[in-house]
Amino acid sequence: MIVNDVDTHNMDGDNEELSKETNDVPNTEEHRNNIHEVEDNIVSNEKYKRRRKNNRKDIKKDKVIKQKDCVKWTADLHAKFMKSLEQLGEGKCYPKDIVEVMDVPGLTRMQVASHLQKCRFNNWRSPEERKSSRRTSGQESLSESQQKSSNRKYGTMPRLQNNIPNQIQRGLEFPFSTPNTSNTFARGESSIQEKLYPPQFQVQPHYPSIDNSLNNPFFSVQNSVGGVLQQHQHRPLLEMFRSQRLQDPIVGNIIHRPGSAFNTWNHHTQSEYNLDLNVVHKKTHLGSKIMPDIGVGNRAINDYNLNVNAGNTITYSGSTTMSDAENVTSDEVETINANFQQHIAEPNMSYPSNIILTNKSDIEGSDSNEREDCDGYYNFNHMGYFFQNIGPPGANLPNSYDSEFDQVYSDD
DNA sequence: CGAGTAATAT
DNA sequence: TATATTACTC
Repeated sequence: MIVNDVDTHNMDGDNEELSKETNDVPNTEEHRNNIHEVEDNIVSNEKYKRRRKNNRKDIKKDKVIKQKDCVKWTADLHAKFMKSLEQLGEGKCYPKDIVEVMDVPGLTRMQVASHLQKCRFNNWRSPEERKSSRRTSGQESLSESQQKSSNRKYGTMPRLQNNIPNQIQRGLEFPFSTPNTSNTFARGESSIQEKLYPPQFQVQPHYPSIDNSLNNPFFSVQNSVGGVLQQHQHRPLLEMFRSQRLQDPIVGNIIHRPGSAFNTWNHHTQSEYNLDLNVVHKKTHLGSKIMPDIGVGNRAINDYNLNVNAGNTITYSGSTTMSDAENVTSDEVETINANFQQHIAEPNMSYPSNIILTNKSDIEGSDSNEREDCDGYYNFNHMGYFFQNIGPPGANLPNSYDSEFDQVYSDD
């Protein structure tokens, strides 16, 4: 179960041995891991201060350096956070509101704000994930800045939305949109964004990275079986999806992982997706494995028809290897245009307006994926994935559901 | 001013 | 690094 309390232990706080290492930020992973205890564990500020004080007598009582208590954003806590966002719905995802909804003792607005900020950029990773993933920090120069400016999520102040280049920039600020568009940005913004960003897919290249879906409540992992993606559903609202950021070649390799488990709150429903792929010029040299998850987080959308057009897709997958992304080679998916039409079955369903297709490879050792917010996030390792699940190249795509698929793979 | 966010500090 | 704090805007 999820706990309601903040795990606000201070970095060294929980540890019996106070920072012997340093007086300030012993906030190391190890440390964290050690203190990874339960969620209910709250260490009060006072205690913390006291401890510190004892430890270092020269500290002023009310000053206490500067990080008072740190909230450890555990997966559960984060989940709760996310849930709050969801609950709040459009226009209300502001720290203050979030705090209220979360109703976690000790959790402050600023803390939430900080977390929110982090999440906006998709930079947050759950502790669990942190453990497993090693670094990857490599390159992220160019796109980074873009991303920053472009990734807004949750309710944010709409203020400068001036020149939004185009959809690439990103989708709605608030991922949950309603069909009506009254989407509100309660704080006075207009819903122009919706207009600006009609439903569409986007594909972006990115570098190999580990999929975070498991740890990220944003995502619901889903399985894909024969072209049908199963999603976990939570609410009628479209949830936020994230995409990974990428930049270069997509390295691919694939495998599919049948269900993964995570989700703190998952109830799901299965929706059907129809994918129509049109792949032109595709070459695939496939190596092998690794499992990506396809993450589509989303809910309540019942039917999507996806038309995916991938042009010029070349995929070379190396063998996977972990930790070395280099030997995996270039996959380039130059373009994937996906058009998708959705059928909104229910009135209050929201629809995705911005979906990102990406592929990712799961290479151990690399993680750093940043995801960007989008309404839909599809993580394909590479086109092979499609073919595997949807149909082999050259084969007809399964059309089991009512829609007709436009086409089928034309290979060169 | 309070609140939200970007940027920065720790 | 993750989170807290600051500085700024609105």
